[in-house]
Amino acid sequence: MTTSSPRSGSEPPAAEPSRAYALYHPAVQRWIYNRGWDRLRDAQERAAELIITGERDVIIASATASGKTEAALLPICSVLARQHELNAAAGVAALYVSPLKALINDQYDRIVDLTEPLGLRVHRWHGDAPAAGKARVLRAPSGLLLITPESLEALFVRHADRVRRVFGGLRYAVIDELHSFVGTERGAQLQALLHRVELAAGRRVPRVALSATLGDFAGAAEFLRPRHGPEVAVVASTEPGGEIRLQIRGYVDPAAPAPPGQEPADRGAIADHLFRTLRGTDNLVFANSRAAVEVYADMLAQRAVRAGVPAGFLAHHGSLSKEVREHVEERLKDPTTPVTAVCTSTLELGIDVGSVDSVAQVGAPPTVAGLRQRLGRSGRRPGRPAVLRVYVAEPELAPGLSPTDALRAELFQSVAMIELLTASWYEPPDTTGLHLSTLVQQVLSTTAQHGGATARQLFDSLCASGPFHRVDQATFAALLRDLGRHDLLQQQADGVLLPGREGERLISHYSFYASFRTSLDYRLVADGYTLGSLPVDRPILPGTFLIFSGARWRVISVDTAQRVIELTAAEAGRPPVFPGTGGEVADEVRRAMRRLYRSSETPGYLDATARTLLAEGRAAFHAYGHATHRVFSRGPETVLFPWRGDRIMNTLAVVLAGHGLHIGQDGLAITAGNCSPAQLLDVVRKLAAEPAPDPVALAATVRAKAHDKYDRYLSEDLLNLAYAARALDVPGAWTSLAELASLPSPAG
DNA sequence: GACCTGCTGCGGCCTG
Repeated sequence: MTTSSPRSGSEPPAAEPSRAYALYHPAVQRWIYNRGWDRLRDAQERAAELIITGERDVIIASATASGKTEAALLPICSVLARQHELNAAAGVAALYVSPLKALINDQYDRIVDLTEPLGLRVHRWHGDAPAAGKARVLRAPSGLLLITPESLEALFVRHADRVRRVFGGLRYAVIDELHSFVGTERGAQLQALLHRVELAAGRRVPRVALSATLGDFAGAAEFLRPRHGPEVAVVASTEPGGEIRLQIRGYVDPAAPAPPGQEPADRGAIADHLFRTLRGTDNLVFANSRAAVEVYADMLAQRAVRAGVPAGFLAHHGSLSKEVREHVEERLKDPTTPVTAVCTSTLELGIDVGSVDSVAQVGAPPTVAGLRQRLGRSGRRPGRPAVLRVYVAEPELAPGLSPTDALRAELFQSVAMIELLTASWYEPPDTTGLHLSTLVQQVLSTTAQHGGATARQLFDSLCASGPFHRVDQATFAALLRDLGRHDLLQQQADGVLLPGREGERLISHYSFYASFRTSLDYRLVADGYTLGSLPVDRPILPGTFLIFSGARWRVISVDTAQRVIELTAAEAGRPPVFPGTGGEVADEVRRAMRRLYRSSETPGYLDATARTLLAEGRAAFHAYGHATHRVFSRGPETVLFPWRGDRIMNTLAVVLAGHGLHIGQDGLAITAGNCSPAQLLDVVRKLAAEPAPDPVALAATVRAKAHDKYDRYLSEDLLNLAYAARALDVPGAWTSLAELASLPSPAG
């Protein structure tokens, strides 16, 4: 924000002449004047007219802290204020959908400040919001409604009779943090809900979406308005970003394991540097996993104790209780108490923790887009650069080190991602999914909302005119039959479909509203205080030592009926094991890694050890013949290096496994356990010469395909369709096979 | 060896 000190009084606006400013309502202009803004930001300037005319949907893509929310809300509130003066319409006038409750709470205070002088009401509706506010929306809908997708779903199911009244006068729908929805089940749910809102309103309602990290505007536009992506206006700010200072620090993990009870040398050295560099200031340390967060929070806390300084390092992740997390967030917001939060992606977006002094990333970042979001948490104050330190540990070069480890892949992935980040490349959204699990949810929800519906009505509203347009009639009919078979739906004599017994049971429980699945957890309690939770599939015995919330504990008791684990403070501990599957490495990242191996340039942001590791990785790349070969013999196994993204790697693994090979996947490589390099290359050449198979037929060779919340109600045929769309890239795999087949015969 | 997100209605108890 470009601000000087706020002014008082209500003299004529003094901002620079600006087309957008002139379009704003006088009360909005006064608000801008009172904030002391010298000028409007680029995105604000360019979005105003598009939004005010309301003819097109708009995506506002600009950096974190560049005034995106205001770029959407100042013109929207201008329109609503004029409408309010005419007393024109009842009902909610603008809907704002957010992926996070915390984001709604943050935005609520800012938005009230803007809307109060305009006479517009703001309502927030999410699971932790007061019930009185929700009752007010249902009784006298008006102004702006800030809501989560799940609460919007609940509104449709529980208050179906009020939906038309609430949304009948809707003028705008705003979607914050659009990138967090694109390509996900939750995103498909949001698309369906927005469509159902428009059906209730009886007309198209302009959509305004906000994001700082969209990899592909066309894909995002298609997500925002399915089948009409090209008509969406994209306001991509050209305002230059702030200065970024970055460093990659390399560490060596010794071949000899640390003695029991001692920290591994590489992690200890990373913790030493974090402690020295970060203490006394506000920082975020992203550690990629909850277990790693606990390890580093504990190591840093131990260092604070040994140095006799106040504890300034706290853990923050999704299994910690709301109270523990809020305490950390308060400390981050409070400028008088410096704190470094060691966290997973929980602090990656949304929650306004103010500006931190620096961001650390321990281990290769999971995605380029995520790295950009993380980096955007620092450097938010004028004149202060964003600071990023990436810590990468690679195993010591020693006899017996595997050829793959010698490639220093984690370092190369980190460098490749930073190079892509500085070129403003982000992972493109995956908009090919069928999202059948969420279609099951939406069929049930729509049926409940209308008290029954025909198959035709459901298909028309959800698929033909709705967001599930990749689902054809035959597939939809098969899905309805599956739901009938499981008693989720039943059909009356006149053909109308109603929820069946099992359907009623699902719909009537509050767990129905979320499109994603969560596990049952044990609650961890110490002295009556809930620290957080642990997944139930990892039984823990009394007497076990545990590291949790950055502190050390011993388990006193385990109550399996109440699912409560009681803890007491202890001297020793070990991090708990969390289950989970990670994300996909994009194809472009793997290609960038290969380019980096073949290059001889050394980026200036590497420290001495990282430079050495980079040189070692390149030496290994050439020594093992990676520049010219992709197939290698390693003991009894054959190893294949396609240098492609995880989806293509998965497709290749499925294809090869279908040819009787014992296939394993190991990040960069595919291993075949029972064949020689020559045999593997024979199979590759034979496959490359064949036409690419049907993805659905290929999916049929894969076991255990149920993945999402309502997949368990789908037949094998539908799971094959969903898997083919979600996990396979057959054309990509066949270009990879063609490339592999054209290479010379295997190297030793 | 890998993340995160979200949720209603109602009964029971306490306070002013």
